[in-house]
Amino acid sequence: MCGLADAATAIYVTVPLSGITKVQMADERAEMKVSLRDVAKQAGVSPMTVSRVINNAVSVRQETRERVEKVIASLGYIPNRLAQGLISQRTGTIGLIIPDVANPFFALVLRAAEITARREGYRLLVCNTEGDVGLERDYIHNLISHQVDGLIIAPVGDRSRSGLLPLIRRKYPLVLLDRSAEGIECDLVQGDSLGGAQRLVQHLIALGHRRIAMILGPDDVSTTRERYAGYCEALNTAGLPLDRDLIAETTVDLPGGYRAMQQILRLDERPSAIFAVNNMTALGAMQALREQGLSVPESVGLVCFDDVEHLAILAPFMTVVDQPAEAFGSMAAQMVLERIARRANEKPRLVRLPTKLIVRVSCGAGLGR
Amino acid sequence: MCGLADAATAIYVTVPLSGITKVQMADERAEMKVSLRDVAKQAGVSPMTVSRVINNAVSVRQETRERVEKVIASLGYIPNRLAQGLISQRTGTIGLIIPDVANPFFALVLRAAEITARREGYRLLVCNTEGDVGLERDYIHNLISHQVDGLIIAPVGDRSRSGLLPLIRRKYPLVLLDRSAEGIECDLVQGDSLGGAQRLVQHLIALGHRRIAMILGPDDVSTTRERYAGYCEALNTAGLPLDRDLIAETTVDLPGGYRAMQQILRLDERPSAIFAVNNMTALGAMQALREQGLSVPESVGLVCFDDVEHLAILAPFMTVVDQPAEAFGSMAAQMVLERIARRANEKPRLVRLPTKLIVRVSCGAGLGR
DNA sequence: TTGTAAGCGTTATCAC
DNA sequence: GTGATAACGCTTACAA
Repeated sequence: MCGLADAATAIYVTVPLSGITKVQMADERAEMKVSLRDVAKQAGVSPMTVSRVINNAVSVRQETRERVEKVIASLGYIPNRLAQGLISQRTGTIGLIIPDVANPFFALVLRAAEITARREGYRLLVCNTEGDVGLERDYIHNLISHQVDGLIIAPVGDRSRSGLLPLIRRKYPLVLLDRSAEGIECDLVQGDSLGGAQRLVQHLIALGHRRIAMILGPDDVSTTRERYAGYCEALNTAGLPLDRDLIAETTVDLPGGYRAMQQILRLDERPSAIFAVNNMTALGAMQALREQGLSVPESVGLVCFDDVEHLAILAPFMTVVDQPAEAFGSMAAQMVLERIARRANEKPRLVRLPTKLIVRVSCGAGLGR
Repeated sequence: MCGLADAATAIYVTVPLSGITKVQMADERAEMKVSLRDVAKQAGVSPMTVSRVINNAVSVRQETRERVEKVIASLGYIPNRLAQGLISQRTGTIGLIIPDVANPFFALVLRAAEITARREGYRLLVCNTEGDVGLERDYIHNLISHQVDGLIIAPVGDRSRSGLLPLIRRKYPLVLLDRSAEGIECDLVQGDSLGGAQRLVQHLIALGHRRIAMILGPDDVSTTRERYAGYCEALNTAGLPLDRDLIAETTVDLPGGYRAMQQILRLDERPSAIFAVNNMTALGAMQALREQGLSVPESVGLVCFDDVEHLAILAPFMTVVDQPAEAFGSMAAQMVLERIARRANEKPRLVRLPTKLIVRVSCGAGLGR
């Protein structure tokens, strides 16, 4: 079992399926790697002719082409993209670096980007940073060495800068997604964090909430800053004070939200509503509340940025500011493809996608507070 | 905006950021591609010495190594993996083909596989088939041409066979995940579909349900067959009749569940509970129920295979048979890495991971039916 | 410890 | 229409 067993204590049954016979093993040699040269030899033509056939070049006699194609099929020949890429200087691959695929927002981004890329004949090399700047830097290095034709990155934060700088210097086709990185000027697809946060908090205020807490991420992250600014602005406009006690800074993930909520619950004077900087922190917050036997929205209101996919269907519960995740993905893919197509020195573009306030019940709407 | 505009009607603002100056453009030439030869020339050594340095070979004098490393850093040299792969016959890349990244089950699989692969220095090329066998076949072809060192595939179904056959013939390191494909013998990581379904339906029966419908996928999919078998067995053991009217066959996705539910709702004699073959069909079913103004579990019970991540936290609602998605991913990655390490002719292995019945409220437990 | 030559699998270029 | 040759960026094998 060699290392399998300790990987997952969860193994249930391990059964060797029916074995491979000696007869089949004899075939082994026959299925060795076949290269373009092998095809050429078999077909009695030069390698160049085979190359022309697989690239659909016009100047090949129909008869020759058919003969070559027959050999290709019979040998099961598949061109080697490493060799092709080495000479053509393009791999048909785009790197996608995101903090967490299991976050529904990024899962949708990924899917949309993949679909868009595929339409243009590109594939996606996906990397998960888990919010780790060091890993992010490693991945960038890695993807460059793999000669990806372009890069879409949802950076961890401003500290991503040093890792991104080499890409800027090389004028690598690069699109930043969701978050910006201070000092990095390149194409950028963002949501309207400021406006979205503002409307969300305004909504809470309109419902009668006066003490509104915010769970936010590190100041290093642009979306956190913008959403915090929206929060402040909404309070300010309503003439409400900004109470530092009500601000809980944490990491932008589920455990972070959990911890932040615990901190908020320790306050002497608790808030009547909480605005979480994103969906994962809201889930963590929810978990902490549940453990304390507190219910939403009866005990406290809870709203956040980013919808939690699928949840809306099962239990339309959380009031959120939704972002068009799929548009983020397809837009970013499209922009990076355009950069690849004309590697020119065009000015960086900023695309800002709109948010949508979705009022459900978690904010206490309809409770007549 | 050249094609950007029609991509997403959702564009909000598009702003060119501050431009790139002529002075910076002068640098452009300086940042041209640097190769191992360039480093060698700069450092006054042969290409081989540079190669030895980047591969941490022992036989390099410390002084030489440092000199080379300094040049590497100053030139920002990054080795070209295409060239390395072409000669070493390995790319450090594993292909992962799944039907849908946005399905929480596969998102977790992906993340776990990625983490496991990274620990061993491998990267993941991720492909989404959207349940399309044709696309799946294309992707397999594609990944082979990219010279991936191994492949993890959650096949669409039995019809994936012809696409998988070439891999078997080449003895490509291959692990099938979640679903098997008829006639394909290779490593396989599966859940206990039969047992899980059986326990789930037994639970419904214990709660007093007598008319239990099932939403299932095409007969082509192994998990569907096994879960259906579990359903039949549970009914049989309890002495309940198997009513063909209560079986709705559909596609294994959200729209599929939606359609199947509509079909079930048209029955003269409706079931008191429904077993959906997976989480996505359950979500679709839920949507259809909601549109009809029917509530779960009051109007009808609804249970399914696969937990819906995050949902349990927000609203512990759906009774499910949960599968350890992360174990699926890390196990599959580990198995394919082992195949890569020793490309030997080992017999195919079957790993079956256990399921867990999680009773919540959607089944009508506690309603005193 | 370091260097030389050949070649991985493909294509650009220029002949024929 | 087709082929010979060099080259993409690197490493293996051998020599010095």
